[in-house]
Amino acid sequence: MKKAPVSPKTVEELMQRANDMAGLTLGQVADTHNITTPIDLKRDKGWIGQLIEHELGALAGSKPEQDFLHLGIELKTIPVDDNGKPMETTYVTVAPLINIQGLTWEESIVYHKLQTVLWVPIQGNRDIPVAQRQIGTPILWSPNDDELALLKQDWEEIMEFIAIGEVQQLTARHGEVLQLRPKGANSRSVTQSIGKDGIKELTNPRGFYLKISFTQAILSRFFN
DNA sequence: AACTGATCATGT
DNA sequence: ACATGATCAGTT
Repeated sequence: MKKAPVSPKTVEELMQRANDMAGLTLGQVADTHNITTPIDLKRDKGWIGQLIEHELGALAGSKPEQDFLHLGIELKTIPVDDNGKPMETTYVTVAPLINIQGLTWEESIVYHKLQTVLWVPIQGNRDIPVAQRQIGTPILWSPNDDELALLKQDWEEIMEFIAIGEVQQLTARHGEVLQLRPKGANSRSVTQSIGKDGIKELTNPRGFYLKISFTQAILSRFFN
């Protein structure tokens, strides 16, 4: 997918574009960019995110930064069911498993990426052909004090496990709003982590994800 | 039906 | 391998 010619220069311009996109189907947007819409997302899991990035002029790439760095905004598409409820957890970023001594919440990638998020709801019902799925009303969100406290609490608990060499004991069940889950090509992917007695060992790469109940509350906050 | 672990594509 | 974009799909 080629890069969009122009990146929005202001938040207002970005929101204007996002709002103009609301109501259109993924197929309509794809057509304007001469992009072929896949039949399903089994082998194109990031296709929608890439398409919306392109449409909104995000700076594509694999850099660990916000999509609109100059605006301090992260873009996230989120699949919703017929009732507007998120269907999937939301990936935030990979989790650091080594060299984390002294790392604080305020210095974390999670904290920075979630400073401001442009949520773009997309119909995710698998019964609806991808090309016909409709783009919803965009939401520009920043965590409030309560949400920030919950995120910080979960992040610190999870990072503590990692720091004391117990990342292997962590499961998706830890955390109220933020969870740690595998994030790699497959279960054979490995990366270094802190093991027993602080000795490095290999484990599956992990990523931080926002749980559905949390993102559901965010959407409700704007749509109710 | 919800949840958790596994997985797919692409670029660096 | 790692970081981007996420959803799949088996189990509970």
